[in-house]
Amino acid sequence: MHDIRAIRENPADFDAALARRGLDPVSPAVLDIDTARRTCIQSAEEAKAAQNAASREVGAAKARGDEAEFERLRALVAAKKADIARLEEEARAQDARLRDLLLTIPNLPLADVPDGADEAENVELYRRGAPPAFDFTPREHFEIAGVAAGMDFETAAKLSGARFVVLSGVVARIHRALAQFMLDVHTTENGLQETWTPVLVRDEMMLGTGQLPKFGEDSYRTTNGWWLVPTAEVTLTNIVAGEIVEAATLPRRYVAHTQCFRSEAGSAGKDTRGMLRQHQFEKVEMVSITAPGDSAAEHARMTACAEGILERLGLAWRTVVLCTGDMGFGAQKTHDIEVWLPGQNSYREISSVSTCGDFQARRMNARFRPEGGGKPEFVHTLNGSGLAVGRCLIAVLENGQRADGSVLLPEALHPYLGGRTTLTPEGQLA
RNA sequence: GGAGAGGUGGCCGAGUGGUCGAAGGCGCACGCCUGGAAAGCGUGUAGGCGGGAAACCGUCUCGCGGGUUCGAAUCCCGCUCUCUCCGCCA
Repeated sequence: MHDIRAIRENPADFDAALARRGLDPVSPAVLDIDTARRTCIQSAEEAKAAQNAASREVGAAKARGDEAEFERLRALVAAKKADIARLEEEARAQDARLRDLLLTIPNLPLADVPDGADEAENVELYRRGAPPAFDFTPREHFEIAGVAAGMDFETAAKLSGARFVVLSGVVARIHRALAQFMLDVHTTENGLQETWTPVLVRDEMMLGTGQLPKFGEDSYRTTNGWWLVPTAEVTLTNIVAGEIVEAATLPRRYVAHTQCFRSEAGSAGKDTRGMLRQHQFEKVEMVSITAPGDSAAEHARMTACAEGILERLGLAWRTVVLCTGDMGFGAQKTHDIEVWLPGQNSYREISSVSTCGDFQARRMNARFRPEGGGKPEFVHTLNGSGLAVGRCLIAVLENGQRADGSVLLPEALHPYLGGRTTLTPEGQLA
């Protein structure tokens, strides 16, 4: 959410930043409401001040036993009561109106984010690692013999429908190993705090991170009103919601391995084969809470943490910075990390690392007390996948495949697989 | 699911319908003391909103929302969350 004062002081800059996202100016509407709101607040407060003053006099009259004066003042105050209630109600309504509008406005891009309309205008920063060479045509993950034995879409469709999968045997184990491996690296080498959170959350949490009020249709809601989180960003970031934390406890770096749930509304027909795009998937998510001055460095650090996983797995990737038109609602700047998938002959997103500035912090009222005391300030929040486990499984399988339908597994995973190195065409470990 | 107890500042914790944004403590900041530190002593220390160049002023906030009252942290009603016991349960 945006600072109304910042908009008030510089509406032109605000609208210009929104224009970079391809949005029409909103500051006129915002300022109209803000003006009305402030007028209402002033009237209501003046009325209230008058009542409070009269009330004190009433008390004094009563105390000195002046019954006539007491009755006169009492009647006076009582007569004003309805007026005050009306003014206060009006002020509240205007305030709510402003908040409701502000909650629908996305974050502003940082100055160094490239302008662009959609993903075609994202800018590649660099490529790392070499895509493997094959002397045969590499298959998509679900076509590899050794994989097909443990990846069952028919049964999943029977159980749940499209965009679900049943993993079994060695494939399920590799999937599990990947998540364990990521957590181990992040906790022991990157200094992130392992965390386990609910995946069912209240409305306010989805509001805090920005899924609500605009994107409710992308997530699932239970009949009693909980939301199934689309990412652990929701729970990890909201850990500091409503808090004032000490500066000395920053930065806070969390990592969690959770299930994620997405309706994939609007992705009909996209990535329908294989397990690239599922309604339910696992992700290892990183979240950092920092002081304002530290978020830029933290963004680079977090990007490196995500890339480190790919590097250890021997996968090739490219890192792109999203253009203004492709960024998510809450982001100021986003790095997408795209892993090489031989079966698709392309790079596909496996991680998205965003810095949100104080945008989410304002929505969830998350603050810190600066060193040496002073007024609380909003924290900065960042989030990034480290990594999407299902997509990482796909990448490992497709990149390690051999002509006979077996898969050579990355060395980093061997300790998690009893020291064995290969998925055989029959779906066994060897 | 049943019964009970309780939500007060950054944290802990007191609070009689009226000068209560609220005792006390912890923490923190500054000062004194010290060769330096600790301890000790003293002083200060909530947040939001509105107005103001500022000093400062006003207003709201004791879980949330209503009500009673001239006046509510305090009384009444509803909601919500937490805890305890019982039941059920992975």
